[in-house]
Amino acid sequence: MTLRLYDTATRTVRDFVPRVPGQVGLYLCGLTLQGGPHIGHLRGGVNYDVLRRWLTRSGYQVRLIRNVTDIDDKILVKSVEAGQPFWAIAYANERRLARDYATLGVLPPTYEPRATGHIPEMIELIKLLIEKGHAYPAEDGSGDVYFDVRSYPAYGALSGQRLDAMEPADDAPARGKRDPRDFALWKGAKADEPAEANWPSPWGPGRPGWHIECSAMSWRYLGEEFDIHGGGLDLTFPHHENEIAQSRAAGFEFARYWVHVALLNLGGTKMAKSLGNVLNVEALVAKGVRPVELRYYITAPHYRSAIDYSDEALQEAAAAYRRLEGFVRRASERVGAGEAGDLPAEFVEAMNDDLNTSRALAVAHDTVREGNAALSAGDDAAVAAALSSVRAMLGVLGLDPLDPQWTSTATSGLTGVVDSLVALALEQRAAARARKDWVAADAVRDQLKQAGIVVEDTPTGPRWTLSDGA
RNA sequence: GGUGGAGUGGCCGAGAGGCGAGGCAACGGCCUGCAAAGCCGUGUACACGGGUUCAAAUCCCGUCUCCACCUCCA
Repeated sequence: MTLRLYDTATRTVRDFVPRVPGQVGLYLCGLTLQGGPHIGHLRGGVNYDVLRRWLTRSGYQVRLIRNVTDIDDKILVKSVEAGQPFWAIAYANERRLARDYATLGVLPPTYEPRATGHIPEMIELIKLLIEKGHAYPAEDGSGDVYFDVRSYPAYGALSGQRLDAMEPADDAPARGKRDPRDFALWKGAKADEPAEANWPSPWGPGRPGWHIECSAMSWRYLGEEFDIHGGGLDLTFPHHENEIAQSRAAGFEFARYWVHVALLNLGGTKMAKSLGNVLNVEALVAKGVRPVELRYYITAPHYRSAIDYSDEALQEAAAAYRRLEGFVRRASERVGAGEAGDLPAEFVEAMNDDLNTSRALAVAHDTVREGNAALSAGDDAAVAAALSSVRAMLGVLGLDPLDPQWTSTATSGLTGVVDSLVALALEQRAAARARKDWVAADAVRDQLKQAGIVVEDTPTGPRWTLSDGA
């Protein structure tokens, strides 16, 4: 069975057939660097990371291009406010984004191009569009260049919009546009904008419009035709619609599949800076949320289902993750970490079914139950088998508890020290238990607990962990 | 007004004509000196009203509520 993906362009689940056998080219619209990322932004990155890992595990050679938009109106506004060059603002946000991706275990893309690094490609593309009669310099001498929406009959196909049914864009006075729906490929320099935000072009100094960068960069790094183009659901229109118009009108085949990730809501509405309902990774981590648990929370629902964030739901997800983690730790203490092994057929089937991570995780939980039973029964061979299977499944989702990504380096140096100290205390407790002095035995356990160390008795003797699964 | 989507047990969350996904919580049992962890068991939920069908949470019609996009947006 092969991977099937929901394709927004056809509104159906389709068999994934790569353009070149064994290889996949992925383009993901990243962020506009007007601010630091919130967990809604990061959701898309995590979901695509799962897609990317799954494609890799399925044997494909994956090329993932994830851009950042480092110039746009809002960044320029911030730049003026802060009295700093726009690129300094954008870069600071780019670094925050990279840090948060890393915190959540999102693997780096093959390349992360910036819009401003691809002005020549954009100019070349715009020239091509003008030559082909799909774009024109503004008739008011502003230096803007617009895409001629009416010259491209398929405009609106991706998002199901009909030009005549669209709300009239109250895009101020239509500054030299032939149609109010025409959108900017190039924006002529304005007097009140910082000088460093302008580049020379055949149409005068200016800067790129938003959409052209993705057409230019996907062209550059993935070619005229590539496999999968993704982004948040809210990018479908106008951004992706405009990208298709530009690239197809230029004569490119462009993306073969369109994958859109549903949004993350807070308080019933989309998380957005403009609404003030944002939550970022830093704040959650400061509240004691472990990044791997946040990743589990984001990964567990299907990528096309909206997530309505709540602290309670996050805590439940964390508890579910600890169940998986608890087995992996106990089992590896017993039989050794081993290697990630084969994936159960049901897991593979779930992942191939449009990345059904919920069902995939259910398989992991089922396997953990079997593993726990094997642990009680002392069946080490079965424990080892369950462990390697669970680690393989969690690895695909970026959630393997034994992955160095999630093992805390800050405390690992102390683990040995703590272990010998705890061992000392546990000796006393063992002695007390041997003479059935339950009060003394429990006192030891209680004191350790207050110190943040949880003691559990197992068939093979007591084991200790730091509380909160840390 | 146009386009797309959603409403599932106390909670989260899959599924999409017929065998009760999975997790959290709760309750009972087993194990344990007691715990913890774990295992076993317990819940007939699918917004509402009609209809089709031997059979509907799943299909059809209608109604209500909610979200996203149509403007910058992951």
